Amino acid sequence: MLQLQAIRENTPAIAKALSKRNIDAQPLLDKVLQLDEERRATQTRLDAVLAESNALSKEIGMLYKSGETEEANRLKTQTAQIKEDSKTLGETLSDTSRALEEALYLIPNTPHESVPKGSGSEDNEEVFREGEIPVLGKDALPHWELAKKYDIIDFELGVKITGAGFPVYKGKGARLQRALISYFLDRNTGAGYQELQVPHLVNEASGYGTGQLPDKEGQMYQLKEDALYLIPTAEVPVTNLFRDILMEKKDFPLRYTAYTPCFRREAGSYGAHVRGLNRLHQFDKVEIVRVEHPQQSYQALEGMVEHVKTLLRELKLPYRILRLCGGDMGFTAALTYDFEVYSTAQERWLEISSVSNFETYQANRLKLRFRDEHKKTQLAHTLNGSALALPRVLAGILENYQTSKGILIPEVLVPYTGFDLID
RNA sequence: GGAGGAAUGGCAGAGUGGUCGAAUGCGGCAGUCUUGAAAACUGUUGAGGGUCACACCUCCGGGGGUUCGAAUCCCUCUUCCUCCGCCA
Repeated sequence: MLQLQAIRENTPAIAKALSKRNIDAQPLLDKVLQLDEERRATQTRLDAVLAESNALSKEIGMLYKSGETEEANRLKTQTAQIKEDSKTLGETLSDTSRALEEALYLIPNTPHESVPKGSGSEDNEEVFREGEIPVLGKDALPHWELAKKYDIIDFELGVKITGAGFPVYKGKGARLQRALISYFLDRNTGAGYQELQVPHLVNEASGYGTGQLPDKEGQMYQLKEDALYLIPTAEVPVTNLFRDILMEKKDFPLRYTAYTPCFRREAGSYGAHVRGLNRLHQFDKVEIVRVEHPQQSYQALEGMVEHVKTLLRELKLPYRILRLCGGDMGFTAALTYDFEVYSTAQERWLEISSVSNFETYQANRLKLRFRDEHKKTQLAHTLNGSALALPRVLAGILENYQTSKGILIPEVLVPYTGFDLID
């Protein structure tokens, strides 16, 4: 969440930045400011009452020690009113604090200055494009047809055992998937990201830490008997490793990578756009996460973008990079670059990575701080990106690498698959 | 699943009702010594709220209670450890 102090000191600047998201944040900011004032006023009054109570208790203690029991007992009679006052003020304080926190949760992150204003995907800005789009024959098939033709992904089988959006990968399809995971992890660790294996279920506190809760509760699968959620991305468990941490400046940077399955309810959309691998309820993803000093975070973001570029370059997939506009950017991000692979048979771009800087937005919820050179505690910056999300990369490979003989395997993956053709 | 024990500052670890926000050690920071570094020695060092700055307030796993007063007593939840049982 945004820092209260920043809202207090720079209200107009924050409202202006938020307007890029195509929302009018002024009413929310006003509410926060009002609750903040109320909270502090109550706190001041409560503090005064507590100070009086503490002084009185101390005095009673000393009187008992010196044997002046009578006087002590007399003072005790004065405490009743104080207790009552502190109780009611304490209740008001916790109510106000909770309301303030809830109001803060409703305000999204302020977009970085480079983020274009806009309401949806049509306002995103293409900043980079690379790779050749292959020319396919007239008989070129979309990936779901190819999957069926070569019997490597079975969507109906997934429907049978679970439901729509839970495909079963078979034979060379399964092997190719595993190859991609290994390849991505190897490339990421080679670039300095430490490999982690993390839980696929997280508790409520973790959901709040990275911002999935409270606003996106409906997008996560939730367990019935335990207060746990299936992770929608490795970002949640990995970033929450650093919840309630006070770092030293020398600990920067922290760089991690993790492969996990991701679970998303994604209710709503139907039709060709969600066909095949385009949108799933369960999919595999290799994620990279960084925790950075505020002064380094944008440099780190560029580094992550460059790294993801090399992956796509090596896979020889045509892709482009978009700088998301305010309206299309996630709730918690300050700046996001989306990577899209061109799916030749479908003739459309598919998002395969999203690389974001959250600045202090997550860190504030996480209480992820570090001690700066003046020994003051400051919030760190968190970043993450997909490197990469598997299903659409797979879709891109299947469609772009299809030939009359079968589907070729990108050269860099052959050592991982052990075969160079799916036929 | 049964029986016990424990949770304290960045870390380790004392503290069983009244100047305890908390000894001590490590770590961090500053200094002395040194050409420099290490070692040694000296000093300093929890977080949050609040204030121009003080004052003041909160925090000893979470929540609740007893008391004029709780790190310390009671209840409850969570987590960890030891022993027994079961099991991949």
